[in-house]
Amino acid sequence: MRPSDLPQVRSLELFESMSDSNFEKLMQAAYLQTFPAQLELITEGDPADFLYIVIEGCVELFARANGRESTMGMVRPVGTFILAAVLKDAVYLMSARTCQRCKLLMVPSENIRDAFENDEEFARSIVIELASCYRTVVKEHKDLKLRTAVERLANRLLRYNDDQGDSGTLELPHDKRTLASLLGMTPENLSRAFNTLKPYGVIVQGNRISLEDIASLKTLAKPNPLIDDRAT
Amino acid sequence: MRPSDLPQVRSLELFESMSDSNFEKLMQAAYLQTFPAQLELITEGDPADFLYIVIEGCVELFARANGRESTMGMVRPVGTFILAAVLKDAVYLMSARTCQRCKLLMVPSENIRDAFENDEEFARSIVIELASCYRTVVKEHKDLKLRTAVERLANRLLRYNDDQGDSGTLELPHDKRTLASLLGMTPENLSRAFNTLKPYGVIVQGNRISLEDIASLKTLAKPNPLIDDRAT
DNA sequence: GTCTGGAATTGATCTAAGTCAACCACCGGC
DNA sequence: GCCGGTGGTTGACTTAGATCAATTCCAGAC
Repeated sequence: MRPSDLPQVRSLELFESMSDSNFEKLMQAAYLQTFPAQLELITEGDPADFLYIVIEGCVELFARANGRESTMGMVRPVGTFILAAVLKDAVYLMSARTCQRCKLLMVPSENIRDAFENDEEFARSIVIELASCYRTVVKEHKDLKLRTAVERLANRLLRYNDDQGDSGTLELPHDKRTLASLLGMTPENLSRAFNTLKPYGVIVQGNRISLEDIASLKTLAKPNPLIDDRAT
Repeated sequence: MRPSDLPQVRSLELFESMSDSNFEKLMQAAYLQTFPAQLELITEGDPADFLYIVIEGCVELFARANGRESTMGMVRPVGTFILAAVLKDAVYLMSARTCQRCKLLMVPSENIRDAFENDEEFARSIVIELASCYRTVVKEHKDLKLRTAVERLANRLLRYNDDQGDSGTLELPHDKRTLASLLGMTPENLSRAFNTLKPYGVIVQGNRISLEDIASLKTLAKPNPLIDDRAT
């Protein structure tokens, strides 16, 4: 693995307070690999052999059932996925595929579990990480159960705007079909939802969106920190 | 607290491998209280002051937004709730109310976090517990995103039947309005969903249900271990 | 026993969202 | 330049599910 990538991985909250020697051991067991776009990395139901860390590119987490498919999340650098399955030594609950050419670090599950057994600090970091993941999913679940499609979109736009410096213009981080699935709707319905938001100052040009009247958008969206804030 | 309740709490996976002295310390800081039915114990947005453990009765977790309300889960003896908020020292994401008269053990957050800092074994148990919680919510999320209301009900019935000894008859563990909200639908729609399941051998008498043709019910429900199994 | 209030059901209607199909617009290959 | 493909949009229509209103069904109070 390129030494320039290491500090990035090290800086992940998950590994930050780990001892140097344990971190090194873990990294020596890991594989750094580059994958082409649109490759299915893991399939739900398979045993969790690796913890994945996205170094470059973008990975889509999705799930299938009854012939349907839904995007469950997107992971960008530097983020990890399927930690819970690795720790429980269980099967993956979600599948993952690359959206673009990706550089991924793969740490064998056993090594993660070893480190978890032997490195107290690491075990504690994992707790914080897992608690955060848990709260994220709970928020997504609330989003889906308590809001209509248009409200979900409006709040998502406000969030992207915040993430991107609150300038009133934002770029959609994924294509619209993926965004639609992420928000739990069809691409057609997303298109229509954008139209319903037009009177609230939402201007769409490809994946560049400008929010011309954030105040009125907010009266519609009713953003709620207990659903929309990433941090809390 | 009644000494007869202690072993029950001790037997929770969460506390099982904790040292005796640490467990005792934790329990001495805890309050055992009885609450009447329909009392709102905690409200989302409030700081997490206690970890709750249900000793007797039943607690409903729910969330509110935009004037809507939805049941997020039910906790029965012996189960805990809002562990993640306690560990992160954050605000609750969900509210909780008693469904019946309840006996609850309340452990101050600080003591939990102390124990987490000082008891290695406890920290590890928490990881497993959190990973399980996380996977449970992911499954619920998949359930909601990938299935129709009727499918969700069918699978829920199959699960209750399994839980209750696979006898082909089962009792709904909560009233129908709660079940409806839990499954993400209205009470009226739940009623209709039961009717749709009649041709598949589902007989409803109050909250006693019999499944006369499990095979055909399964062809409709298409149960999926990656959504329905509690264990994995 | 009767009365009463909440839960559940049923029917009629409405609405959000999905489906299907046609169309457009952009981009890359040749 | 043209062609073909992919992603996005639009329109017409269908459908799942919500809403509203009217009953019915209990279980508990008296």
